[in-house]
Amino acid sequence: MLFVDFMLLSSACVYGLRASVYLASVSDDSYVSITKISEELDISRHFLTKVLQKLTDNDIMESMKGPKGGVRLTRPGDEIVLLEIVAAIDGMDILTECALGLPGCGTAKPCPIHDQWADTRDEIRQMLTETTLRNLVDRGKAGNLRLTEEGEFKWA
Amino acid sequence: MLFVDFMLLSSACVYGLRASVYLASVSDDSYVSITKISEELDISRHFLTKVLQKLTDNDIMESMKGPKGGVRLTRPGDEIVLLEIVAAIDGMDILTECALGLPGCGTAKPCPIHDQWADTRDEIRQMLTETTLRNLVDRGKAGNLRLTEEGEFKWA
DNA sequence: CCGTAAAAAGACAAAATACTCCTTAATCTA
DNA sequence: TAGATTAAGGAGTATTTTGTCTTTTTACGG
Ligand code: FES
Ligand code: FES
Repeated sequence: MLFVDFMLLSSACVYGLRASVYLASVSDDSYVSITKISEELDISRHFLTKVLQKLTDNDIMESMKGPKGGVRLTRPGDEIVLLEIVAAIDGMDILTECALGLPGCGTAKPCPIHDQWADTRDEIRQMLTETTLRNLVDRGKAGNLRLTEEGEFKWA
Repeated sequence: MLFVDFMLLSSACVYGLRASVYLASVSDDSYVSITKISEELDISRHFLTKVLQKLTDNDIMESMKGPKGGVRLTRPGDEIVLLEIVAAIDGMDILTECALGLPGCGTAKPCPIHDQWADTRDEIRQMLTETTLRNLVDRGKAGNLRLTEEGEFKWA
């Protein structure tokens, strides 16, 4: 995709989220090949492969090799919250680190921005914890929302 | 500083914020040399110079060359909000871009996460808009809070 | 006017992130 | 068992961010 300045989530994380939503939307127990996902979502196949490996390593997805192989979610979409995916790919830094980059937020003496940042951080955490893949799929299907740049994506 | 994973703000932005808070804390109208700031805050002098240039370009600071030169804030600390500094250095991307990296958030057809993200984004914006440099200085002085890694910093 | 101190500007180096390509291992089908 | 298909693994490239270094410009102080 490229040309993205500074965002909340890394590109890898965004790809992981979109792939997870996609898998939750097809929702039968069959494996879907990463090639298929990358084509549907217009993401580099090789890069997506690496990203999804992190999700299989973290037991959010499971994979099978060979013909008819691919990846699938280990649990139904309403049992997977966004925070799990973000944590698996980007780590928890955004929810634990000091806004001024000082080491040991929460344990060491705070910085002047700590109180405000802690509150804001909680809002982010809450959003990522309360939103499930199922929520996004339901909303996406109901409003025929966009999951790719061009919006040519068709919900299952 | 190094080794920072994925954060809300870039390193450059964090340095700019810390330098701004420092300048607001000394608060007389004299210029402070960037060398002095970099030593007080333990930030690379050359890198900080480049960061502060963005702030002078955006009329948040003004500078003077030569002996007795340096930088200072253009306005008192209670008239400068954090958002100005963040916008000058990192841009407004974090407050305008789609959480899933799709182009045209707000104008184009939304993505499934848009509603939640828009709310969270507003919280971030509100925090950055309501907090002034003066707020941080007051809090920092009152609690002798930390502005450097080691916490050896002394408020004026 | 001269020397010095400081920011500005620009070239360069290192590290992290984003992305590509090739090989290997596993699994299915015939 | 052989061939095809697909994920996994690893090496390599490109771009951005971070950081360093050197030179130039501007202002002060004598
Ligand atoms: S110490 Fe800075 S945000 Fe917690
Ligand atoms: S379109 Fe994705 S957050 Fe607005």
